[in-house]
Amino acid sequence: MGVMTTRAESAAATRRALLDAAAELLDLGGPEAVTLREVGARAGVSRGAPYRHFTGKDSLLTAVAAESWEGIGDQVHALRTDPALSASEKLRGALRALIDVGRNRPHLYQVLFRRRANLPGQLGDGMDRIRRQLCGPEGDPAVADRAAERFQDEFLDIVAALAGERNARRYGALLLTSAHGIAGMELSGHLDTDKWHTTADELVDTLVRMVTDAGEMT
Amino acid sequence: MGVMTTRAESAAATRRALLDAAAELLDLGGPEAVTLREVGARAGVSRGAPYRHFTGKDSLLTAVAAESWEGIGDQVHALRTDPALSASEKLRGALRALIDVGRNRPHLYQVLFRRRANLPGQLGDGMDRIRRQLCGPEGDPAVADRAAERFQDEFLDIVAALAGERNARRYGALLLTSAHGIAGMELSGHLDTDKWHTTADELVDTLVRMVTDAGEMT
DNA sequence: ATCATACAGTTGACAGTGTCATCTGAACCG
DNA sequence: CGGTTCAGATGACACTGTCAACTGTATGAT
Repeated sequence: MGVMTTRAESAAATRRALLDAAAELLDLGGPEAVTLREVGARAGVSRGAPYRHFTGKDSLLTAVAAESWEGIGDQVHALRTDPALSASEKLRGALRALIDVGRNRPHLYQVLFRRRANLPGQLGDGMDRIRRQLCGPEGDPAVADRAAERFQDEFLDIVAALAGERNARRYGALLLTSAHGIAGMELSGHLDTDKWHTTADELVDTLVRMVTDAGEMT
Repeated sequence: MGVMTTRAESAAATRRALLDAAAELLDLGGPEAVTLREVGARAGVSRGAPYRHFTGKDSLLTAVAAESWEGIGDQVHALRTDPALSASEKLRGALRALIDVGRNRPHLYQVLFRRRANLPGQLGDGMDRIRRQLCGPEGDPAVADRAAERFQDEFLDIVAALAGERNARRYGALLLTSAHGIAGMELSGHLDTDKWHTTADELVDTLVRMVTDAGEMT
C-alpha cells in the first residue's frame, strides 16, 4: 500500500471506495439510501465522481451485486472442494450461505435478486427514463449475471455429487428456488413462526431430507 | 352510478381512482414509476390530494398491496370451497394463483412481499426520513398484514384438508415458501431454463408430488 | 333559512435526488 | 517540454415526496 501517484491506482482506489460506501449505505437503509451524493462523500469525492466509474446509480448497485455474487460463489466453491465435508454437509452449507446473506444483509439480498433485463414491453409517456434507471444501460449487468451463474454452477456441482448427473438439475433447481423462497419470506416477515409452527432452518432441513429421500441420495 | 353529490361518495370515488391509478402505474414501471403527481393526474385530482386519503406514497402502495392480498385471498377461498375440485387440484390452484401474480404483475408481486416493520436497528445521520418513507407511519400496514394472513389461512386449510392437521403446518409452510421462491427466481430471471433443464411449472409439480409422497397424502 | 364548521382538494414552497454539460487540473506520453 | 487524456469538481435542470397555507363546498346544528 504505497503512496499512490499513478492515475490508475488512484482511480482504482476511488472505485473501491465508491463500492464500499455504496454497500455500506445499502446495508443501512436499502437502495433508497444509496445516494450518489452520500456515496461520493463517504468515498472522499464529490457528487458526480461516480459517473466516471459507473454509468449511473443502478450501475453502481449492480456492481455491488456482482461483487457479492462473486463472494458467495467463492464461499460455495470453498464448500464444494472441502474434503472434510460430506456431500450432505456441502449442500446444507451452500443453502445456508445464501440464507445467511438474507439474514445478515437483507437489503443486499434483495438487490442480488433484482429483476434483470425486463421485457421491452411498451411503456408510454415518460417511462423511458425510469426503464433506463431501473435496468441500466448495459455492460455491467453482464458481469453480475456471470457471477450469479458461477454461483449456480458451483451449487449444481454440489447437488450433482449428491444426486448424480441424472437428477441434479431438477433437484438442484428445486432446492435453490425453495431456499430462496424460505429466505425471502423470512426476510419480508411473511413467515410467521407462530402460525406455521416451524422456522426457516427447520424448513431447509425438511426440504433437504425430502429431496434426498425422493432422489435416493445417500 | 348516480350523480355523486355527497362528500363521502366523492371522497370514496377519488380514493378508488387513486388506488386504480397507482396500481396501473405500478404495473407499468414499478414502484419508482408510481409518482404521486402522476397518480393524482390520472385520478383527475392534483398533486397533494392523495395525502387526504393516505399518509404518503408508501401508504398508498401498501393499500394497493392490501387490496391485492384480499383479491388473492378471495381467489384461494373460492378454490377451497369449490366442491368440483379435488384436494390436490385445490392445492395446485392455490400455488398457481400466487405464481400467476408474479407472472402477470411482477411489480405488484414484489410489493406484496415487501419487508414489513423493519427492525428498529439504529441508523444514524439522515436515515430516519428514509426509514419513515419505507415502512410508513402505521395503520395501513395492519390491514395489509391481515389480508396477507387471511390468504395464508385459506392456503393452510387447503393443505390441512390434504395432509391432515398434524402435518399441515410444516408442509404448508414448505409449499408456500417454495412456490414463492420459484415465482421470485422466475421473475428475476435467475431461473435459467437452459441451465436447469426444467421450468417453474415442472418445479411446482415436482414439489407437490414430493410433499404428497412424503406426507402420505392421498 | 342561516351560519359556523369540517374537510376534500389546490397551490406554493422546500429539501433532496439522478443526471448531464461544462470546467479544471494533473498525470500521461510523444 | 508541450499537447492530450481523463478523474474529478461544479453548476444547472427536471423531477420527486412532503408539508403549510389556502379555498370552496357539503354538512349539521341552530
